[in-house]
Amino acid sequence: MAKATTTTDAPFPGVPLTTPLYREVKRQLMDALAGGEWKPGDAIPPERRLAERYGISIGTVRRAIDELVAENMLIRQQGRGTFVASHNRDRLLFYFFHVVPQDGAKEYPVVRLLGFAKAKADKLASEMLQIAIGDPIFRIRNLLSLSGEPVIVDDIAVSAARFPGMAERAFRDRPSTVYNLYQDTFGISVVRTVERLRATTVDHDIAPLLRVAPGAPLLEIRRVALTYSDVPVELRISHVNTAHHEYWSELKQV
Amino acid sequence: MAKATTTTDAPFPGVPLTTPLYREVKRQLMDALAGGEWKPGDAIPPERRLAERYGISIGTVRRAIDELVAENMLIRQQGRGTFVASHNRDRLLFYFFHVVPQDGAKEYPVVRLLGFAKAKADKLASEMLQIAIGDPIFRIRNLLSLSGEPVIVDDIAVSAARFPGMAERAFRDRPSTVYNLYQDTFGISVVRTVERLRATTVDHDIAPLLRVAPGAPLLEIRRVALTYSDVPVELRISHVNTAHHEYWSELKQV
DNA sequence: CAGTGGTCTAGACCACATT
DNA sequence: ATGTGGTCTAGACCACTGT
Repeated sequence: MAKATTTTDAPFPGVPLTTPLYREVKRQLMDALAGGEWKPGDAIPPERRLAERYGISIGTVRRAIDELVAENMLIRQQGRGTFVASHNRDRLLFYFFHVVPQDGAKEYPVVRLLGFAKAKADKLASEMLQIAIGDPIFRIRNLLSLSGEPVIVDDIAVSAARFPGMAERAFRDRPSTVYNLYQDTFGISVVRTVERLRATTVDHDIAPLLRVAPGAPLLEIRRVALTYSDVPVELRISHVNTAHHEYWSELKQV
Repeated sequence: MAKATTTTDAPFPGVPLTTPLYREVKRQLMDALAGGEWKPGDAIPPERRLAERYGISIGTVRRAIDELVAENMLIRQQGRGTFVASHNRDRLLFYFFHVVPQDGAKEYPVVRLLGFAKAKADKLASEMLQIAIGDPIFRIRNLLSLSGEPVIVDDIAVSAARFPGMAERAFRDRPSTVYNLYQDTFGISVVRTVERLRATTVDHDIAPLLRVAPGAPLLEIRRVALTYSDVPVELRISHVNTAHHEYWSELKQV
């Protein structure tokens, strides 16, 4: 990786023939992240050292890091270093939790575990999690409250293979968020989410949990959480009572 | 703007004391864009010329342009030039239209004008459009169909002062999209949108338009469209029948 | 003070589009 | 052939953090 651009072996029409050096560096950094060489919260080596290691200019290293920072995988702190992104409460609240009060400020939800079960993947779960139908999964149901009022019912499905030995205790005694659990206990970092939203009529088993009348409209959110390289790790179906809350979406450069 | 970083006059704690040169350049480019020096579709001067004009290095110019490209205000095309972003159909479809079929590919909606009226801004419109209550506005109602089925009712409100002489004809005879109308006829470019979503029960006047039964759940989207410098130019309340469609949200680095 | 990321330079060369 | 944006270099200096 000494000089300039590298050429791919198979020249396909329409596909760029060359890969910029900084993208190759980015890929190597991503591999190291996915491989756990540096863990969430760790500092990666300083830019000057990375430049030396790869035998390239510091500007090229910066360019690779720039993209990883833009994708929320790394966090730069001037004077301190560059760190692997970690799921602290604030980061989660602002990046992955989009339900806000219609009046008032964003707040932390209080989570209560309602159910935990082993199950087999149905069609939806198998498609969304990219596993086979019938593969073992865990199903978790949570009730989220805001300002003391129950507002959201979360139904979570994860592959048992990706979360070996997951137990109900982990959810019940959980001091922080689910994504923190994934990260700290199973080494899986959620990097990105894709969500699809619909309006539905409340289900008979959910109505009493959210204290809404039968036939009330609910916002349904189907979220797939992705880790590095867009590998899906969690399917979450949320039902939100939007009487006093709403879903906030600021779409940029998708 | 010759050498390095500039210092702001009022040193406030917490606020950076220096502004990078490339941000100053970015601001000047944004001013030129907002002022109409270059219009949508135009090429801006080449990077080498901008560097010369401002007496700075080309790398610094590129940095400024990079940010404007990331914010969808400029579009780079290698070998051709850098162009002011324009609202062509595809761009609109992918950046501002988030309703997709539950099965199948994204498609263009067919728009039918249902109503056009002068009105006075109510509380919501005045807040969202940052004008005074009672200021003159235009209200437009559109019915959007996908695959021949009516799916969305849009209620649009814009300030009459910002769109002088807007007429019903412009909407009825419209060959392209509303945002194209704003851009081409009034010189207003929508750069960004912020949306809030709720589940509601269908209104009596909307139910027949979407051919849904009374009491059916609808997805309500409140969208504010912003032009340069986050000036709000349009309030749009959409009611979506999500029986066969859904709202698609890929949230990154908000 | 040393070490880190942040900014900026001046230029070379490459890839691509147009003439 | 010319002109555009895209990549990469080698280094200087600044701003910030921690010791």
